[in-house]
Amino acid sequence: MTERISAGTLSEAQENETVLLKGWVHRRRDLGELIFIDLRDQSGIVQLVFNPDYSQEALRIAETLRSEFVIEVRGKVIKRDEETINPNIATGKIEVTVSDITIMNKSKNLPFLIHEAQDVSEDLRLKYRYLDLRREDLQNTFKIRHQITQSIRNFLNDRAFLDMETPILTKSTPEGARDYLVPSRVHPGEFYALPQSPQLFKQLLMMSGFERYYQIARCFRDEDLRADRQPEFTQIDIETAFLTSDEIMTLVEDMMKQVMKEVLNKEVTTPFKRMPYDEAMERYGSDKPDTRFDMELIQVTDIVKNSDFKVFSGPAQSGGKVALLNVKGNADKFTRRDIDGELTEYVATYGAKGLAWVKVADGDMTGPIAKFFSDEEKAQIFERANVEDGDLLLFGADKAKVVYDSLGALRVKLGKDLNLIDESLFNFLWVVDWPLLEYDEDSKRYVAAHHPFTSPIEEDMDKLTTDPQNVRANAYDIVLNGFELGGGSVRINKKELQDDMFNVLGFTEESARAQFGFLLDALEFGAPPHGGVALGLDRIVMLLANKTNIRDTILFPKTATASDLLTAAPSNVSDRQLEELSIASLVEDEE
RNA sequence: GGUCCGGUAGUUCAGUUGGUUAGAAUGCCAGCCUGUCACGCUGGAGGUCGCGGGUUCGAGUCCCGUCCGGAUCGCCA
Repeated sequence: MTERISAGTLSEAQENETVLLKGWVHRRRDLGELIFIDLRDQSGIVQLVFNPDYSQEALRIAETLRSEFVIEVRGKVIKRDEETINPNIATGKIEVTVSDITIMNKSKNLPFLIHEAQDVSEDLRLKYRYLDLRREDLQNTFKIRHQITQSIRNFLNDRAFLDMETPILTKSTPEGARDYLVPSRVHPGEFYALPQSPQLFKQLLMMSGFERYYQIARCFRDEDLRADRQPEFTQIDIETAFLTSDEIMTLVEDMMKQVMKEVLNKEVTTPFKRMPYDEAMERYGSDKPDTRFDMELIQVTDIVKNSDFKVFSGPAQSGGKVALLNVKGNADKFTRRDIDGELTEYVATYGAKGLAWVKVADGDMTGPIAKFFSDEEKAQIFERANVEDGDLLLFGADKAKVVYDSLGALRVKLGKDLNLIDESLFNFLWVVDWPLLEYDEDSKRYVAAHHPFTSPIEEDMDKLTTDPQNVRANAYDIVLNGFELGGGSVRINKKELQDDMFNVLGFTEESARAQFGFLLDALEFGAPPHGGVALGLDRIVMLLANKTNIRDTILFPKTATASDLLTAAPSNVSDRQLEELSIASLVEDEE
């Protein structure tokens, strides 16, 4: 009895051997008294030949084969003649002449073709996800995903990290993202929450004496979806005791360097560039800059402070910002209609009230607002923005947030539209020196920019209670090609500091105790200095597999409205189930 | 919660100013075909134009509502 062989592994080495293959009918080419079948299994594809000279009986069965039938064949590996070699497939130098065939299962006609290069609509793909996953593209993506996780596991295992599991049914906390809640049957009216991240548990593990923890952890956030955001996602979660932020960043750099080498055979240079948050905002208008192309924001607030153009001098004099993008050499590519239409509408989504612009020709500005600039202002702008004839200058003038959000997004859009981005690059970057706190206008209080367990940097420590706005966090985000891959921080490990932090965030002592009492207690029993990082695995896969969408990196993803089209979740449950959970009825929607 | 794009044959799409019997490619079915590899050739079947309502002599096309998919702003400590 011959052992089954994987189709994709066959080569000239097996010439004249009789082999047993099992797999799916990928394609059929029926020439009458000669039939070719592409047999597919997880390893790849090989061509089967059904020839009456070899087996009349097998040929008759082959006539009945259709796409995606599951078959078992026995045949001889034959080296192909020179003129019949197929260079497009790995096994193209050989084929298998079939002597025996068994149909193990039939298939109905499929809702879409497995071998079709054409895109199929998202809802159909998700409804029949198990068929979608048979396609080569997704097969490859999930092989890459596996390689990435294996490389990371190997890296961390080699450095004495322990792979540890933390609870999925945990405590709900009102800070941060909305929780997915799970009703408790045993405690009527009470709820568990699914973890937004294992944050507190991994910190507790440091206090438990496990100095190096990692977990490839599923996390849940009940927030709206995006192309790069799913409600259920996977994070590479790492925590260490006694390491400084520099040591943690170095660890992550070495890890990503290994992943890039092992998965894509790409060399990346370490250490990665480190950029303060303020610099990222000023130069790129983003806390996750795509540094694969230039066209940085040029700050001109000081130059236009006393301009006759109120649209500029207004914000410049009242704490706002004025900045510009120099779209070099592309003035001709944009008509007035393009700028006042498409581009202006684009920045409007970020709150910009307009998009001022000038074109540059004959060493001077042209366009509707050119007349507002004095000669001196022109000269200063030209020098600072390195302006030449043929350039298009796009201005933003507003509150700093609006200017940065709109021009930062516009920069990325133009980078894509004008093909300024070298797609072969993988630009890793650390964004550091984050503000610890942000003032939230809605709730009129400070909220943690990262999370409330993040430590301030040493030199800002004394400002926490006196000048919280200007305290920098000992935190770092890792960015790849304009995507936030993850972030981390050194955590607070002193009870007194954590108390101060909760206090600044507006927690009463009682509410801090009620929600985080277990952490505050643990901090008092010899909690070591500790810190860590969490990286979004799905996004890493997306970027390394060259996908534009995180759904393509998750086996069974949800739609934009958080539905699973395959299983039709979420769904109603029976009254009996609700009764057991002491849930009386659904809340009526008033509006 | 908002904005924008889309929904027409199994699939991917076209469908002009509202006007005859809604088309193409591909897939599917049948026949022919011994070197194909996106096989080829001939023929055939295949439509609740997402759903509901409205305007009109007449709606795939216009209007209102609604459902579904996608992008995005808010949101995502």
